[in-house]
Amino acid sequence: MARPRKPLLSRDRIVATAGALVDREGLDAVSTRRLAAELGVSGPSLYNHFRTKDEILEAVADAVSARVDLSMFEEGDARDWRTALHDWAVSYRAALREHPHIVPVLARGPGRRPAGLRVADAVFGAMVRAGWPPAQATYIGALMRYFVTGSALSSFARGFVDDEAAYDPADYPHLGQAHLLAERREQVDEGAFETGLRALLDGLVLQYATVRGGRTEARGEGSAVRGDGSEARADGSAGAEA
Amino acid sequence: MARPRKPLLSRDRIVATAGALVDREGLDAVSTRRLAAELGVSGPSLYNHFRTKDEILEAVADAVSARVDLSMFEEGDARDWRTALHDWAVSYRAALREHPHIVPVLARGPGRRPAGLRVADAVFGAMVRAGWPPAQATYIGALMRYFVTGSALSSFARGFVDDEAAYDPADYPHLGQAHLLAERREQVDEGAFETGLRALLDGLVLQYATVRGGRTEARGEGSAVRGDGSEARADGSAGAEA
DNA sequence: ACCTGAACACCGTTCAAGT
DNA sequence: ACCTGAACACCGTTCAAGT
Repeated sequence: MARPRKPLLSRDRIVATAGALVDREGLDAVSTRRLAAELGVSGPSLYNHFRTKDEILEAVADAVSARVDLSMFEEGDARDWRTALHDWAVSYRAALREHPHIVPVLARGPGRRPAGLRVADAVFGAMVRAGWPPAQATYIGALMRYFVTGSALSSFARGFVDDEAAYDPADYPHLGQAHLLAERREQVDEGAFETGLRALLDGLVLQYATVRGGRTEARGEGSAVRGDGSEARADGSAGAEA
Repeated sequence: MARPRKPLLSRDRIVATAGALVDREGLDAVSTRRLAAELGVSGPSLYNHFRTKDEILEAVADAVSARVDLSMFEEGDARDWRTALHDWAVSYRAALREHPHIVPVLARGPGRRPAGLRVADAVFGAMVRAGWPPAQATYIGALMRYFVTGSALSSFARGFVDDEAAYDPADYPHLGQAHLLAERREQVDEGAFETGLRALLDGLVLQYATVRGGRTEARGEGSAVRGDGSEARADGSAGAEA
């Protein structure tokens, strides 16, 4: 066989198939041999397109980040920063919940994923435009990510799908009971997410008032504040990811 | 050799050695063969004490949970619920940061770890005692965990230690520069955690006022509220972990 | 350039055999 | 009861060989 006249593989096809496999059977189901078999090639073929298996998973994770709605952060959008942040968090979480098995990859990785960086940049830019000092804008991007990925991760961990194998049928003889448990869990996750998001945003509104109120008093230190902000910006762009 | 007169292994010794190995070289360094070698036995010996490798890692994770300070939730403690929640979150995060490599295990696992359950129960109990309705108390335990584990996970992901191998010396010829980057990242993590925690607690104080204010009006629905609460309690105890 | 089979150095786990 | 070596069915990745 050797080399076909038309390439059998492409990065996109590999990522799409890997993503489907992750969604269907979880992270552990993705081995290079298994993935290759599903693509109709032999294992080592993948290494013509990606340097490592991890790079493939990173690409799958980035594809999820790319599906997060960012329209609320665009210049023309009329939503105030609180509403924008809220809507984004909801969209962000929804994207993660649609692909729960890849969340661990998304939550860990250093910020080399282009879509992840795009998310961080959008949040940062919108917050600065809304009047937040750059350092605080960086913090907001990070802390929102903590909360959303944290909730998506816990959610996944406690979801029924993943626990199915762990539930000994001897302890849970009724399938219905397990399903009920799962629904209850989702209720808790939903309630906790909504409660936490509201609290977070309410709290930020309070801090915003303080920061803006103090701005006129601290006029004399404007350049120092700006210097701080630039540093924070460089960091937020280079290090933050979503 | 076969069986020695005195057992070579014990669960405690396995967990301690595994924990040290995780801290030293990360999660991937823990293979049953490697761990066994470090304990002076052969790989399969471990299976006399644990059913799977994952059980060992869960035990390592639980040992970290056991180090989280819970004294602020004790009946006699004078701290108000907001302060208790704050102090707990700080202690919780500190424990995770001391063992960053195990955080992914801690963040994912279903709530079968005794120390994790103890944490969830302590938070829940204290919040109910402080006057929160049981359903809200469950949410608070969950959302705080989202935030703390999320921050510990991101922190770890962006930490210098783990990235060291990824930093090509060709791109970062000065070791000092990489160190600077790491320090900057920790600054962001620290600021984001503090900002987010404050916002979260401020927001919860607002909600507490609403909930308490509304309580007198909704007196007639007291039993319904209690019914809701019991359900949430059952769920919070069975499903929540930390 | 892109795919292959063979090979290397690993895995987690099972199991019969030993004492 | 608790440890062993051998074995099974896998891994991720490298590499020379093919076209």
